[in-house]
Amino acid sequence: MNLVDRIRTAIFDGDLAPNQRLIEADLCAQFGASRSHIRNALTDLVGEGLVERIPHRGARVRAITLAEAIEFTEIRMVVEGLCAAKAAQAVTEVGAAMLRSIGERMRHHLAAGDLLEYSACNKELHTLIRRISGQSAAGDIIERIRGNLTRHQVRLALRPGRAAVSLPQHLAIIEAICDHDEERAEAAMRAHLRSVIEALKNAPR
Amino acid sequence: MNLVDRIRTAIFDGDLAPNQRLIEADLCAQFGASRSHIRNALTDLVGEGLVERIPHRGARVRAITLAEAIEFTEIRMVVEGLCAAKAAQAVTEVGAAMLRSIGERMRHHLAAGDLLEYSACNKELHTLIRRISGQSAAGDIIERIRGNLTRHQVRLALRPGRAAVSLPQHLAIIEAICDHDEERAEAAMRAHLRSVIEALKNAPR
DNA sequence: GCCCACAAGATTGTCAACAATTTCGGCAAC
DNA sequence: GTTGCCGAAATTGTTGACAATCTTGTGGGC
Repeated sequence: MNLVDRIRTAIFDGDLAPNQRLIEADLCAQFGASRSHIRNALTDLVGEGLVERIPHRGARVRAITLAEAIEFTEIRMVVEGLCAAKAAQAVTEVGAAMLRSIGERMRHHLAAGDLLEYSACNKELHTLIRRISGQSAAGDIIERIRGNLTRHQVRLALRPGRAAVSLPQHLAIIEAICDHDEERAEAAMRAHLRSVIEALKNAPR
Repeated sequence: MNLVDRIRTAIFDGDLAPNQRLIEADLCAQFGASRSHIRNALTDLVGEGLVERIPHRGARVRAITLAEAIEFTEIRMVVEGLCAAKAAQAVTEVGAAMLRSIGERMRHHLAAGDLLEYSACNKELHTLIRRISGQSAAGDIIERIRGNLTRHQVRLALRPGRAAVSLPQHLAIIEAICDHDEERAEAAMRAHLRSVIEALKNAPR
């Protein structure tokens, strides 16, 4: 695992808290790396939007506000909507089978009450749709955005009742794509993410 | 003007051609900067997607294929569509006046045959809409994407007849936003960028 | 007691030398 | 003539020391 990933993980896990100052010398000790490597890793993370840097004043973990999380999810909404539409156009029988299989697993995990597995399938589904769509540029953008959202979204996915709401939405997306119905696929994806946005707005803090 | 901007400009202007190797020592001489500065600037440009880097093999100007340009424009289509919708919701009288003013100038420049000015207004219009929308995250993403498109789009904007096609589209967008009609604004923006995509597809390489 | 100047310490930014890696040309073997 | 290997040159990657900048604490003046 390279240094950038390790620091990113530390941020996600809360080992490096939001707004915490990231002093290069400390990170050297913490991650056992030389200062130049830490430095390069930090500039990478600045590019990803996970870290904020002020010249001569050092870096800190960027705190994402709820408003920003909503903005990012709005962008996800339209971009993933585009991917869903293109996926509906491009999907093959093999792809359709994989989508349906994920749908089945989601249904199963929800019934079993295994929210972590359900959440993993959720991520898998979105990734697969992007892959089927062939929109590789979108993948990069979404991945970049996702980094900024992880903290908010993990909390969301595990909220009681949330999975029960999202399952039918996911199944609708899958069905529309398998039917090669671009418009319905885009609409279903947007409806799904609009519901995520609503849930975010109603989130406790 | 800082180093990153200067190198970026050199790429846009063709002083650094696509696929051209970027040898750090050469850039030092060309831009009168130390190697570490060149190095940092290059990693920034890698983050923007303008430069490609392979470990131990150096950096080169990334060549954007037509297919990629289309993908990026598709993303612009949906993201700027979102911004247009949000702008229609948020626009004030002041904003509406500014939009209409840009529309007037576009009409005027087209009539005068001044395509460069028209193109500048075009950029101004899209930027203003994003600003009115308040979707700051979208701004960052579009700016990042725009870098990858400039070469294709400049060629496009100056194509004879192109401005005549895009003017009514721009005016329709402005009108919908000033009417506070979210749906129509989004649809108009998407139609406009879909037409850009079509033009790209038909572009002579 | 409060505020400002100033110095010491902490931290980031820059540089030049060195190490590691790849590329390229020539030479021998087949 | 072609292929493969070796070494030199070119290029990138890394390091540690030093410079520049910001922060913090201290003391004097009011």
